[in-house]
Amino acid sequence: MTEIPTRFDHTKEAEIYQKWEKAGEFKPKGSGEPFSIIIPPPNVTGDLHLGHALTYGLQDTVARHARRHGKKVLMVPGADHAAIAVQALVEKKIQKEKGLSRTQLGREKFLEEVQDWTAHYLPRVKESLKRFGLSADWGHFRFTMDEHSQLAVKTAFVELYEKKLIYRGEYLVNWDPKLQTAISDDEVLNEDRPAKLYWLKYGPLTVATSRPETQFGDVAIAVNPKDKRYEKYVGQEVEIVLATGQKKKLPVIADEFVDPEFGTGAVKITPAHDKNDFEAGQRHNLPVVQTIDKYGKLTDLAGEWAGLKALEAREPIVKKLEELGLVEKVTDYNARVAISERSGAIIEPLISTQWFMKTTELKDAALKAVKLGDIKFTPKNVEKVYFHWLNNLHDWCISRQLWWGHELPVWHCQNWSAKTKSQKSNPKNNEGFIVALEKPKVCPICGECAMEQDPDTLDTWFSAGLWPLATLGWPDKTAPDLKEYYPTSFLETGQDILFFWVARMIMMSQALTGEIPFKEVLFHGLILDDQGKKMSKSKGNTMDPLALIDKYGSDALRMSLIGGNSPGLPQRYTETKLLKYRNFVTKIWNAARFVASTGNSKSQIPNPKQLDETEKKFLEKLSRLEESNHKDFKTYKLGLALEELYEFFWHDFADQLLEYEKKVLLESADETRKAQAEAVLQDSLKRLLVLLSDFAPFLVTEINQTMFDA
RNA sequence: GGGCAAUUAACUCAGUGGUAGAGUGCUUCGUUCACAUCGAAGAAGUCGCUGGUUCGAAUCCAGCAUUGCCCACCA
Repeated sequence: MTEIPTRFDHTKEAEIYQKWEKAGEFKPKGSGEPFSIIIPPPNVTGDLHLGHALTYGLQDTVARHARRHGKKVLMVPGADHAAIAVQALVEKKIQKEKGLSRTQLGREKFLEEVQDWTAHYLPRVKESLKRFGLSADWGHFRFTMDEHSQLAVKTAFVELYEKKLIYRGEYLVNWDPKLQTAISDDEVLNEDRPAKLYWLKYGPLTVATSRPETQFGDVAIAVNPKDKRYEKYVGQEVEIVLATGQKKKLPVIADEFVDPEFGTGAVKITPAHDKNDFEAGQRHNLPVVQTIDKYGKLTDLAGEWAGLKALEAREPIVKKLEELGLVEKVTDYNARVAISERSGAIIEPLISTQWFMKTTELKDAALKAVKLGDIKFTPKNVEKVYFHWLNNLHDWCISRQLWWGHELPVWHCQNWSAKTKSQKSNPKNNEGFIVALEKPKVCPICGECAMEQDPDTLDTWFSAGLWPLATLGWPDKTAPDLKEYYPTSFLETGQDILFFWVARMIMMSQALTGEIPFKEVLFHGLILDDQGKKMSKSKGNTMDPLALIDKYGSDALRMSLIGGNSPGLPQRYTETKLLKYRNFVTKIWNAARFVASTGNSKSQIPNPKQLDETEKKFLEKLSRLEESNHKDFKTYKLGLALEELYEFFWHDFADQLLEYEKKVLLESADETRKAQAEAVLQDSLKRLLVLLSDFAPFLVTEINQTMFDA
């Protein structure tokens, strides 16, 4: 025995992966039932965390299991352009390296910088996926900004627009003043922060507000219709005095949304800068008066405070109001502040012209698919969260004022103006733009201009929502992959992107094809640090999965993340657990080394009738393990399947059977008996290695190749 | 304010109706003949609390407590 070392050299993993690829192991093979997995594409930010190791570990384990059970497996790899995230990073980079903002650099140059960025990070992303051992077919690799993806996105946009599921309009949106773009509701985080509530005298009434600086945009005062205190004012106008000293008349309206218990029960209405007020304004036909611009600064309406940032102007304005005797009191208050998930900036609700998807019309089909069980969620309780979200859904703002992202297939007439509009030169088009895959040669609106493409880009999640379709060849409806692998079989992802991604894929797929995008979804939970705290860069408690792979090996990391964990539950990362599975890798390696040393007869167990009780019991138990392993996979109890495998291999196989047969080999004089012992050991080991190959593919491949020439 | 989950050995977690399990740690012993990243034996838990269903509950139901996560238009 030989030159085989006493431990598995995990630095060989890259080499093993290359062998797999060369042998075409991950190409869909055979005539089995198609089983397709589209991986959640990691961002080209160059940022991989333990969650990636977990999700790719889980889905690869499922893929390998399906493959060895005769399925024709297609696993599609890819990467996401991550518009807002990458743009923010590149902006930071050029600011640091060149001292330039993106506007100083210009759109074209900026996009070149982004191209450089992706050119640098795409290969790294691919490399990382390979280090996780992902058994994906690289011939199917897709980037969300590649040519085909762009065609899919444009086609989807045009089709959805034609189905009237996409519309353009002027509404109050979440504006990120730092990134200078609108963002969707899902990209906004709410934080409770201590704040002040200002009780301002508005004519004969008092209103309580947390944002006195928006008073220049006030257009009404609202009270609850059932509130007797204010009955006599409803329908009347009251005259108020602003901080500028100007007088202004505001109508008093009655609306159910006003809580009589809060504050004075009277609330100032600023439709341009508050979501509630905007909606109330629409109900009551009130004008929208903007007093904060897209840079978060006060407009001319604010008189001497014009040009100041809203927050900076607050105290001076209050001071002035106090001097005018218009502040009744100031109280402490816990305000909820809307924060941009990506930039951390305080969101400014802003009226602007944006593109929206009518998700409200798509939700019924999305609800139905899960309710009827066409799409199955594991764990099942995720369904409730999904239903709740869908039932409270608002239309989705899909346009972004970013530069990096999919451009809209929208073409504006350059001669379009109020004048053209009034002439009604083209009664069919009263918006000044058309939506089409290609830019028209001649403007169909004015008949002469060259038309200009809409400067906006799309929310990253728009292209992500098309991912299962785009990766399989759509919009070519006759694409062979689409026919064979769509709807896809299985999706594994984090619960944190249930709304962002999973729900949108379901809605968009159904809107475009009438079909669901996938049949099964497995959700994993958050990975926490060893203190049970959420991992985040700012806390500095993140772990680099690639560094852990360098140190302990990919198989060990994968098993440590999967083993003994229930579907969907959060788990703590501990080095102890990683060591447990690293030791398991060594144990398997050495048990195999021993069995290989007993000879390499490929013989089957000679005569099952000659087996003694110990052997029979062991083999029966092994059969039961194989059954329960397969059963556990069907319900995605991979953590349990692996733990059982661990227990069985270590204690039943290595500690019991192996020691038992070792004794036979050392002490028995009966050559037939010895041959039987060898055969039982080899047969059992090989069956166990098959089960282990789902979880520890690198290790099992190396064992088979170095010890059993298989 | 609403929703979802978790609570099991000192620590990290499995276990979902039938006499409590693993890894780490701890105690004792063994072993250079696959593996010290080893083996054998052991100590250690009234399975958060209170009720209920059941022949039988860590497991099912109700309530409570604590912790975590998600959602939400009281300005």
